[in-house]
Amino acid sequence: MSDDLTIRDLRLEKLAKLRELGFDPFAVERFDTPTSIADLHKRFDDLAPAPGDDGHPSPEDIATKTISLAGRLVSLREMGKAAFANVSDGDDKIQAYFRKNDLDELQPGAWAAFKLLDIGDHVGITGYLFRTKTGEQSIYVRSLTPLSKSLHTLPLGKEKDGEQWYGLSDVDQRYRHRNLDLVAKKDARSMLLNRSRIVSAVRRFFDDRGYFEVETPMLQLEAGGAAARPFKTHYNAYDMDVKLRISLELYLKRIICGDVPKVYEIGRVFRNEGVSNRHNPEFTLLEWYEAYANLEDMMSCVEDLFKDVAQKVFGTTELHGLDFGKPWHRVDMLTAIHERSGIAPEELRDLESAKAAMKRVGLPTEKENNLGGVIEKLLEHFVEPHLQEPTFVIGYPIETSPLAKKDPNRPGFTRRFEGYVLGREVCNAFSEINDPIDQRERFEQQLGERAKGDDEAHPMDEDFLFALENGMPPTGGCGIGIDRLVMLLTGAEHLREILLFPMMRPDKPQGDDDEDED
RNA sequence: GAGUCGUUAGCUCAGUCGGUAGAGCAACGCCCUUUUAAGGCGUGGGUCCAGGGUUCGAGUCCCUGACGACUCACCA
Repeated sequence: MSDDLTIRDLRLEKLAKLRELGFDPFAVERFDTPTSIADLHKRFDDLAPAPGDDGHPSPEDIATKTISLAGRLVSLREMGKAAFANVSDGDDKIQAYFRKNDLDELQPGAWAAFKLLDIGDHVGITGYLFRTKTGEQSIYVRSLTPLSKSLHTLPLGKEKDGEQWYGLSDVDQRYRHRNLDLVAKKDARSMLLNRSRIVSAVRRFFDDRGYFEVETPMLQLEAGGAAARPFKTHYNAYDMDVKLRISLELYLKRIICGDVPKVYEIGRVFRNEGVSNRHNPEFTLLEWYEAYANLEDMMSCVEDLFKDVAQKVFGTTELHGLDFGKPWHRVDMLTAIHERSGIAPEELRDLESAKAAMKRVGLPTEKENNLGGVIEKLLEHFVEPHLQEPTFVIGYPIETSPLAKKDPNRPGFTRRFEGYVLGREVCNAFSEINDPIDQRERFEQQLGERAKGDDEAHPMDEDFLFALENGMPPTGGCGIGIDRLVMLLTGAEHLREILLFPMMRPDKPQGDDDEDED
């Protein structure tokens, strides 16, 4: 930021003066912080020396009850020859009391150094705990160690009665300078920490159940396993174009083919699509596969997962008016569509009559060119908004499910379900195709769609087919978008709230060596 | 990709009818040895997003562009 050059220059001068005084903050490598600030507050009475008659503890007591802490200066109240500051370690903060006489006596130069500090600087402090006359738990500083100098004004705002005057309201700036957001905004911090806890709980869930966590290639010749446009890039060593993965599916199933019966992966996938409050071009996908397991096993696994994660992270299974401790509702897809739209299953047997029904209920039909697409559109429009409580919708059309086993009892449909909560999809699962001939036919069918102009249709993958041809056990698989799971559990309204660094355009135009296409 | 709205001091925002820009906080100086959105007195700080146009004169009106927010469309 070239605009606050003056502030930056002033702070650089202060830094130089600190160095002259022998308090170079950037020369320090470590500072012992045996107890967190939260812990200091909790154990205040144990750690604080007893005040004597003059209100100050005895030298002996001080000697045995000196503590240290480090953190960022987040507020400063100077009063001539004494000052109060709040020091934050990110989680919690404590008030520090600086007094000229004491500092000058105990640590020559320290008071002058203190006067050169600004809000935003990191400091290490040693001293003893005491209460001010207003009763606030504080530390009486006996030694000061500057640990960093901030060259800019932090948008810390101020605080009163627990309420925050936050200086960064421009959401754009919050995401572009997430470090400032994390420093200054408690909600941002806790939302992002909760994400970390959720991911950790998910991992423990699968680890405890005997799944192996694996990592599969992100650079792939053909990006398969989902319907999406991939990012393309180039691998110089082999002079070969490669794509970034759009899903984890096909490599995880290769591992099942290798007789590792329970695997999962939590990893980033990339889809070359737009940004919205629920979309980011890179996002984190969880997929797990279990050999010899069927759809019912997958459903109870999803139920257990949500229940377990909610309990571990939030201490309750009841969130946002929902109870993840209870089994999820289960509905058949066509039945649900019939109930909500009046369109009977018989009308959805061929594209012609399905489109007629769609038209009858007032939906546009121009873009529809396969029966499965129509059926999913009807589900989305009529049923999804009503699926507030956790619900599994079972039985997806074959055209939109090129990797799911056919339902032997229902031609045109597959053994696949999706889970919905609060009207939004939260998981997608099916009995995986393990018949290599069936899988090849499905890929060929997809190639047909691709020829018709659907550039998100699944590509052929001979290598995957070869793995299937060597034998894959019957397998259940399921995928969950971690970001959306976190949104659901934390109640975040926007994906960017729970993504540390969401995709953004550069705030200044880049060099023009690239013309925009399209 | 389409529509609507926005962009003014480090931060949050005012700026009327077109007449060369204001507040609070932050910063800087002085005072203040238990304050806590500390207080008191004083000072400095602006490419009004960018580029064009209308006008004697544009933060203000018009056009184009950049970036953002919201809504819609596609997807998880």
